Amino acid sequence: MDTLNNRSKYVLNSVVVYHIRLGVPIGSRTVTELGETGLSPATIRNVMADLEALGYLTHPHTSAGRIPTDKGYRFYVDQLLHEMLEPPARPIEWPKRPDGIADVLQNASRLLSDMTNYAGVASAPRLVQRTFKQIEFVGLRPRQVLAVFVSEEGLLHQTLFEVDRDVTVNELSAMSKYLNQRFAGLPLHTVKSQILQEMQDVKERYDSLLRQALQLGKRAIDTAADGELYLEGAANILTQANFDDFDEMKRLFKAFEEKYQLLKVLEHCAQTPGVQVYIGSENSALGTSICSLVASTYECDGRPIGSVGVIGPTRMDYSTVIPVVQAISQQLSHFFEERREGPGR
Amino acid sequence: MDTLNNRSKYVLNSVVVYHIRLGVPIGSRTVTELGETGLSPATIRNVMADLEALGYLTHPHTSAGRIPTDKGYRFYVDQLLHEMLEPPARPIEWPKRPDGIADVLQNASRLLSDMTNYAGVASAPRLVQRTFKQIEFVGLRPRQVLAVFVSEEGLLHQTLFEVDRDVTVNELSAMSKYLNQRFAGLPLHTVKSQILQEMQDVKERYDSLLRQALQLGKRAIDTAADGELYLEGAANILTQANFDDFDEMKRLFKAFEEKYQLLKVLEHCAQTPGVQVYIGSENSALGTSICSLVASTYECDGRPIGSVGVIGPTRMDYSTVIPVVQAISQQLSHFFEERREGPGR
DNA sequence: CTTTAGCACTCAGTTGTTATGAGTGCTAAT
DNA sequence: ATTAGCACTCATAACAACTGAGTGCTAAAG
Repeated sequence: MDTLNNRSKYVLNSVVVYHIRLGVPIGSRTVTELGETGLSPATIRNVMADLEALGYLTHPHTSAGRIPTDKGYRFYVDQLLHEMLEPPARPIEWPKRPDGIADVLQNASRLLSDMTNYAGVASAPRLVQRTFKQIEFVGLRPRQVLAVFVSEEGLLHQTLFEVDRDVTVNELSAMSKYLNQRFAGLPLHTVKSQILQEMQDVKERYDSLLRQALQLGKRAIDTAADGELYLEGAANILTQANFDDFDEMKRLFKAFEEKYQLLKVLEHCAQTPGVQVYIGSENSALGTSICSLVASTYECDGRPIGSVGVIGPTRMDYSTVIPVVQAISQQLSHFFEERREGPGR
Repeated sequence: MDTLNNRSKYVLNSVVVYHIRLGVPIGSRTVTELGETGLSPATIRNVMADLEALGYLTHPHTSAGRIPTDKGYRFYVDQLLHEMLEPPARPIEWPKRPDGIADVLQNASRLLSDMTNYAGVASAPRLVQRTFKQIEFVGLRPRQVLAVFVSEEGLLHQTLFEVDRDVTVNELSAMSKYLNQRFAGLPLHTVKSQILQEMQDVKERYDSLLRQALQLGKRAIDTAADGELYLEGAANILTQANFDDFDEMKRLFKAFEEKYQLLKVLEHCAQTPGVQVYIGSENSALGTSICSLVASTYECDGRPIGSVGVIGPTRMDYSTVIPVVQAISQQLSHFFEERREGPGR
């Protein structure tokens, strides 16, 4: 539906841009005064009326200016904006060499929030996306075993077990050796199903050590943290959004607490590569229609493993947010790529 | 300053209770109508005037009823409330047997939030409060070592190191054995200083293994997570608080994001055992004077190791919040006590 | 056929005025 | 010591009048 003539595009773009900048409905005179066409307000009015009939603009009330509809924002983002996007003005300054994955993602969402003045989110690499690299067992006390599981992406995960019988150091290292030889380099979901199958096979034979190895391996993988979400700068939304709509606001903050919802949205967006924009009512899962989400995946070894994004009012400044999200997600990808090829190889 | 006569106490109590319940300034008639004394409004007015002169009550404007000052709430909490506190009506239902320390504290703050409809907070055991129990080193790859550090309270902490030279499995276990024998049972800050001193001593002699052990031990302890904070139900505050004061609200949410501030407040309260109440302007660190904090420490082995609490509007329902905070903190104490004496001993 | 000037119309927002009533402080009577 | 009575204060609501930004439509101009 990009069947708008140039003048219509110009007017729509003006209304969106000015409304984002000024936060008020935009009248025909404002467009003529801030723009540089020689057109009169009356002409603009005619165009606006057309745009409204097509569903791109709307009216709060008769004697007010126009504001974009979600469809209007959508057209703006898809058709008008993409050509004028520039990389972020200032270079991105990561706080310091981060320690672990949690650090990185928290830094990322904090950066997104600080650079845009909206809320920043980041989702941890999904379990099923990871690749088995190594597992180690440590005996802490009699009958207490710590499993440390490392994925190809450089993610650590530990689990503490109670076991039924004493296990010697040698047994522990034999078990981890077996699992490592057997599964290294396989994607986790494959590992999972293979372990299950092998457990069936082993049941027949009597090999308690092998059985225990499989069991511990399974439990370590099962409890590996999945679906963590990092959210920073939620308070920014309070400052930014127009406050006429309390209920919407409350719903949004409730949604922020139910991080699971947010995760689902992010994961949904992870299915398409590149920067995705969800405008207002398009993302019902956010629990509100007054917000937009700009999200992008980050990758490791060519496959998307998680997402980052910015949540702000529908009226957010897409032209600066989109490049920021893009830049951060790229840098995250680099980080994970480096880590994968890192010193451990 | 509990030099109020019984009638004054009665009136002050009434104003506080009704204002908490109704959320509006309380006039003299309201007190006579909802109460059961045979007194007339005029009498109540006289008492109220006295209470205002003493600083316990105040006036939004001439023709409005009275609302309590912070001093009024303070008197209420300290002198009027404590005798009528009862344990929470419904028993506390913990979601499930939690996995780790993070789980427990998150559950705790979520419970606090759900049971009170305000915001719940919990701080993780402070590093200096912990006791060294055990440390183990795992070689993951050549030159890459994972240190797992366990404290007496049952807290795990892992750190990933790059080291300068290859270390064999035997060396690793020798190092951990040394550290364990040397430091088990000592409080962490002692361990820290002893390690530092010993590193000095070792410098003279040439014992590279010992030196490396000390170094790794030090780094593991240094990076052990300190000062984690769990905050749940912040959105509740949006629903509860009266919304006249946006700026205050924004400041509060900013404070919620700067978790470090909150931590400081919680830690300050950790110096006194039992339930503490910080009213309005008393806790400047919260960044706002419209909120109160009800907090309590939880203990392990008789020493306080962390705090939990509830943040709500100054006008919060102290009579139900205080018992809830108390109950949760006690149950946390039990949890850590159990864990300490747990299967590992 | 496109553009624009002109004009009547609409309606949110502001201002000003006027009740209304909840609540007070004070005084004098009980 | 208590309270009835009363004048007084002041936030809040309700109403009317005004203002002005912005619109849609029509008819003239390009």
